[in-house]
Amino acid sequence: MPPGTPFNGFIHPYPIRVDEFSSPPSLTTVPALHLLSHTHSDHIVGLSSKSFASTIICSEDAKEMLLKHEVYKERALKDMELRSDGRVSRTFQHLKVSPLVIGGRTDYQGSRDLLKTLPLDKPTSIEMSETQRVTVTLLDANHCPGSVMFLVEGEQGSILHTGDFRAETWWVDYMRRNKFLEPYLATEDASIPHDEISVFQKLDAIYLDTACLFSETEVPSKHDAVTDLIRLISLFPGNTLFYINSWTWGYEDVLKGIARRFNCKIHVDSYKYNIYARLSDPTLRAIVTENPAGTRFHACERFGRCSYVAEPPSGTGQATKVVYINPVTIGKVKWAQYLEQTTDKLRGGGSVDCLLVALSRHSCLPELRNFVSMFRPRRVIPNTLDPALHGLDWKCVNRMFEGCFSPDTDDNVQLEGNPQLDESNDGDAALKNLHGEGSEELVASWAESGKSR
DNA sequence: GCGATCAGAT
DNA sequence: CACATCTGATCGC
Repeated sequence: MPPGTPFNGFIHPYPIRVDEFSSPPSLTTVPALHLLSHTHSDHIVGLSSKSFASTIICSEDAKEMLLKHEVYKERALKDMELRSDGRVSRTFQHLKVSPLVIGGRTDYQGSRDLLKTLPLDKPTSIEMSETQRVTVTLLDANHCPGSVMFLVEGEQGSILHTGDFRAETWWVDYMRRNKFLEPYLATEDASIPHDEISVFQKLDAIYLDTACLFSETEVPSKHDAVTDLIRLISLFPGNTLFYINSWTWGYEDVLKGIARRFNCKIHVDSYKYNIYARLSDPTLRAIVTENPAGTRFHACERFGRCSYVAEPPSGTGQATKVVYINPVTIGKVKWAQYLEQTTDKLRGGGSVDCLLVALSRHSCLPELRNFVSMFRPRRVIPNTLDPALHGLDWKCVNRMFEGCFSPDTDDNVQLEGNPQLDESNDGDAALKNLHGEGSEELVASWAESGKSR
């Protein structure tokens, strides 16, 4: 996790660490269990260390992506065939070392397989120590391939860690029907006692993806965004080439939507192909190709695009027009305006060489509130804090999720025991230093309302 | 001298 | 545009 993660990535009170693999903060706080929600680079910090030797629980897809992970430099070398010896340098190879087979005898010395995969929606009892067990359930997180949430249940309470997730409407409805989350669903009337019968319980905490905590604007659903993008693409001449700037995992809905609508495959580089082709999503597996010739749609290496969509040599024109598709995070209103403007421009014969698609991989505040309200947990812990805010964002959380908590939540519980909270700073200095579009006012207003408690 | 970690830019 | 990624500098064993 990025710097500013509460509790150094531990989910209190369990000795379990999520998405944080750097050296433990002290010898007395050694994790008994590691969880990995997905393989984006800010969630695998410390994992490339050759000295890391603990078991990690993750999804099957995340394991595949991690073991096949190559940094850009390595991918480029491979493409230039400088690595003709077939030698590969994969960042996380040390996590799995197969046993040596010599003369029919298997030598297990030095072999290891630290990534323990669990299927989704299958509660699994995990032994952390001789005296401690927890039940861990992986749930789809709607963020990128292999991304999961963790439901951790044990004697010390039940915790849901969302990892990074996109809680759009359809997905929340889908989760509401998940039979392993069902015991934790809130009643309509918050005042009705909830855990008198032991089957109905409360989540003690939700560790929440707060990447877009200060985005109050609602964003389009992924499905709407892709549908709208496809309408724009349809307005171009039939021979137009498109480059989809899927610069990180999580834009697969765009690839799949285009492949479905235009009945074609998407050209990807061999690195992406070798991963996509092995993931559990059968549609994704089937719509990617390494052959650049047969399709108008390309999602190949960003800084080494194939000749069909390559940057033309300066001064020379390109034989066929290439239109770039860039995923962005913008709100519903702005997106509607953009769609109207761009449609008008294209219908009027204007030149457009870059398209946007309003595809967010994180949940905005309204979506977060909707998700948290579904459970009414005892507390919400932000997965990340902005170090520049010196704990101010932590203070805001309580207020931002007002009305989403269990009625037995003590207001003070939320703020207790946060080691990161900078009491010496009332936040004003942090606010002055804060940069960014409008978030300054937002944080200020939330902080102000929080103070009045 | 290497890997781990950080700052800065995209 | 954004908040994941890459690069190059710096730290530390």
